[in-house]
Order: sequence, then structure tokens, then C-alpha cells
Amino acid sequence: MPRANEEVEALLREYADLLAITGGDAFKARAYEKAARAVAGHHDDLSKLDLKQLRAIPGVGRSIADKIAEYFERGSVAVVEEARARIPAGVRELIEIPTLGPKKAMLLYRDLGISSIEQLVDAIHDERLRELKGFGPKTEENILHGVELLRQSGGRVLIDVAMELAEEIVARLSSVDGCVRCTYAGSLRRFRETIGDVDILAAAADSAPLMAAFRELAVVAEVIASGEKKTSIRTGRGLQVDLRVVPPESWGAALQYFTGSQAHNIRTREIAVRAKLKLSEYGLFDVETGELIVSRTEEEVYQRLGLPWIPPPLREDRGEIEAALRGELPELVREQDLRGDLHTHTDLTDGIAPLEEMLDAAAARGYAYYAITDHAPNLFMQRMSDEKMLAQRERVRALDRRSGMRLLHGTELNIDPDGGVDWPAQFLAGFDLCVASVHSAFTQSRADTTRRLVRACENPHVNILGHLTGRQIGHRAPVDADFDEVFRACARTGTALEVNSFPDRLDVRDEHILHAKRYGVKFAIDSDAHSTRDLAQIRYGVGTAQRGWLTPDDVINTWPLTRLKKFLRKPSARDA
DNA sequence: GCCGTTTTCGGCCCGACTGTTTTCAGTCG
Repeated sequence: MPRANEEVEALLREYADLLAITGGDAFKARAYEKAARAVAGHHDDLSKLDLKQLRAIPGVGRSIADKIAEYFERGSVAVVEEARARIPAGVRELIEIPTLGPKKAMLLYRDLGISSIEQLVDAIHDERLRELKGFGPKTEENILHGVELLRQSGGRVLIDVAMELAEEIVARLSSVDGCVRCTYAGSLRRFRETIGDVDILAAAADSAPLMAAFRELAVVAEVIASGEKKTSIRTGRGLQVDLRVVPPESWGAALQYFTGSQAHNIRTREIAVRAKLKLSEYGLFDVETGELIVSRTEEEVYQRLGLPWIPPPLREDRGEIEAALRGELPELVREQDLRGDLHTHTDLTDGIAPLEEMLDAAAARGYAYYAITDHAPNLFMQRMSDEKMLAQRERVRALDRRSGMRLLHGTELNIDPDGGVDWPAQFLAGFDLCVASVHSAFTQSRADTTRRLVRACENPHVNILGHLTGRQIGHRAPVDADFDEVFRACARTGTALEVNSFPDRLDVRDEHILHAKRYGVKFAIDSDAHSTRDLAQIRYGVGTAQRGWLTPDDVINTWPLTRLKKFLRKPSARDA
């Protein structure tokens, strides 16, 4: 996302929060929230748009467009400044506490002058909340508990952590008597890169046995709430899991609803409202008669709204509704479309499995081709040498066609701070393909990083840019670069962009994919496996690619080997 | 504050659960 868009999104969100805290028109606050979402998802750099173009963004009207323009002109917005002056920043912090919303936050500030989490905790211990209307002993307890949670966790977990937990729970609940169907929904089904909580959906005539089994799962550390239709628990490591049980005939409507995203659901419900229908998790109803129209399958629900079924990774209100209405939804790349993996390691460098084991595991996945790309010498700790690499090439050549798989001998090069890579051109020419990645100097200036990445693209032997931004979710920030410039270079030079499937990387991420695709960039979905187990993580790369609207044609490792080999001979290398 | 193939006014997604009430407001997703 362009930095300007990010700033405006944050500003609009802050103003929406401040409006909610001060009360008044709730719809006004919602309008700002909606505009914030629209701005975050907008592909153009907001700072380069005029008033008319700003107003063309759905959810941005005259007033908000003026405020955005004011922000770029003066660096601030007068009404937001005024709101900030009325409500201390600490009050806004209060609504980060689970169970504490804008109304309670305002009451705490207005009646007790509380404007920080610390003051709130002190006030509870001094029993000063007891005098407030609507605050009982249970509320105090919930607030203290919420503060504790806020302190000990950033909240979200990596997708593989959530997926493993969800699959375990689904398997357990599916075996409960009377369970007709069970699956995970929510952001996990949409393959978001991190997961705030896990949503499990089950269908059964009687919910009680499922709720009981759920509360008794070994992973449960705390039951947050439990009713007939919904139970929420928290696991030992602090992850919240919600179970919703619906009647079997409501399955489709419920799955659609609980898959989200919220923004997508708002759009589908608006379509329903315009057609004099009402969409809820129980079905699509006629508003006037209250009669149920459809609810059994997601396909029926979408169809009755005049839409084809929309794959969950697209459901972010990023244009999928419009594309669906036009009949132009992409045929998304699927895991079974992948014919090979183009970035993998062995124990010759930092992998943990020998070449043969990696090959056996890859062949078991049904791949037609497979690239071995161990690290190059400039990653000094890996102790790579020309001799080792050439010896590995001999072994790879000897093992070619084993289990029917064609092998490609490659390497993962290190892009140095100037954009150069490990070996001279002559040595590089001996590889079937080269991935090139940033492994050092992550904090260069934007201009230097941009030049560095573009130079790597211009190298005739670099076929794939590996984990472009170098980010490690929750640990290391992405490098700063003019990515538009880099994407243009990728497209121009025939360099593919990697979608690295490691759950803490997922790099490039969905937003970069959407952006790069507009320039005609091609992609490689790679596991970057360092063990046989890692090969299966490619599912997360596929999910990320789907979130970026990629089709098989966009992804070079879905192509037949002959087409792939042609792509791997860059135009600049052919001339040389 | 935004928006329009019923609308430039009058709507705005909708339901579950909790806690504090005694019929409902607040929070959440």
C-alpha cells in the first residue's frame, strides 16, 4: 500500500474512533470507518489524486475528500486536531481493551477523568468504578482480564499455527454424534497471513453435544462464553476459538456469513437489501413475507444475489463483487496446478534433509519438475564453494528423471547492497535457474534498496526474486523500496517474483501481488523448503497467491517444463 | 458522512452473548 494511503487510513480510523467515543451520530463514525477501508484497498497513491478522483473512491464523498486534500496540503486536518484536543490519546487506547468499547471509555473519561490504561487499573483497585452506572463487579473483572491479555500478546498468530489448531478441532468435532458438517471459516478460510481468532462452524440439529465436546477440548484454557448457538474459548497460548453451531439447512448461509470478510459481507447484504431481501447467517429471506428463500449452500446464496460463487481468498471487498457481476472472476491458481517447486534447500547448506530424501518427498507430491537451490558462497555461514556446487550438480544430473521428475539445478544467490550477486556470469550460466534474495543490509535507504533490487532484475542470470521484502512477520520489518519501480523492472526483464510460502514470510504478500500483476509480472510460488515437511507449506503460498488474484497463467511453476525453460532463458541472456 | 434502476431524504448489515437490569445497552464479529 502506498505510504500516503496508509497514513490517510490511520487518520480516518482515528477520527472514526474519536467520533464513536464522543457519541452523536453512529453512522457518521461508520462512514469514516468505511472510507478508511476503501482508502486502504485503493490501488492508486492518494497523494497524487485530485478532489474529483478522490470522490470517485466508493465511500469517499465531498467532506472526506476535502479532509484528505487538507491532510496532504497542511499535514493535518483541523477537525481531527480539534477532536484530539477534546479526547486524550489514552482514552482511545482504552477501547483496545477487549470488552471495553467507546461508550464505556467515554463514561470513564467523563465521570472519572480516566485517560490511560494505568489509571483505569488504579481506579478499579480503588473501587472507584463501583459508582458508575452499568459497571458491576463482573465488568471490573473483565476489564482487568482484558488488560492482561493486551499486555501479554500482540493478538494474532501465524497462519500455520491457526491452521493446525483448526484442523485438529474440526477433526475432533466431526466425530461427535449428530455432527452433520464441520469446517473452519473466517480469516483462516480466506488465507489471511495472520489470524486473530479461529472460527469453527458446525451443522447439527442439537448443538449441546458439540458445545460440550468443544468446551472439553484439551487445548481449552478458558471458556469465555457459552450458549446454545455459540461458544468461545481461549487456548493456553492465548488464541481465541469460536464455535458456531447452526441447523443443517442453514449451512450455506452460515458458512458465507462466518467466512467474511466483514467488508465483503456488508456488500452482499447491501445487494440483498436492494433486492428486498435480508441476508443473515440463517439464510436469505424475503423482507415482506419473512419467507426463507435459500440457505443450504453458499452457491445458492450467491446465485440468488445474482452472483457466481466467490472463492474465499477473494472476499475482501477488493473488487471481487464488481468482477463477479461482470462475470470476470479469475480462475484462481490451485495447489494441484503446481507442477513443481523452484526454491528448495538440502543439507548441503542449511536444509536438514539430504538431496535424495527431498527428491523422494517432492516426487510423492506428484511434481513433474523440481529445483534444488542451495545457498551461494556470500552467505558465509553456509560455507558454499564452487567445488561443492559443481559436485552437487553432478549428483542432480545423475538423479534426473528418478521417480519421473525432471530436476533443475539452481542456487539461491545473495543480492549484495549494490545489487550484485555471488558468482561471475560465466559460473552463473551453468545453472538451470537462479533465485536471488536479500539476506543482509535490510535497513538501506529507499533509493538504495530500489536500485539494488532493480539491478538484481537486470542480471541476465537472475530468474526469480526470492522473498522480496525480507520481512519476517512479527520479527523483522520489510525493506523499504519503491516497489512500483521494482515491479516494472521484473516485467521488463522477465524476472519472476517469488511468493515465498514460509508462514512467517509470505513474501511477497497479497497486496504486492495485486500491484505487481498490473505490470504484467510473472510469479513463482515456492516452498523455500529446508526439510521434507516444509514442502507442504506451499499451500500457504497458494492461498496468498489466490488473495492476489493469480491464475495458473501468472505462475511459472504451473507451466509445462518446455514453457518454463523458455522463460528461464532471459532475453538478455540470449543476446549475451 | 455517504449514497441513489423505488430515494437528493432517509436510510445505513445483523444477530449473539454478557452484565446489569427488570426490558436493554454495550460489545463483538
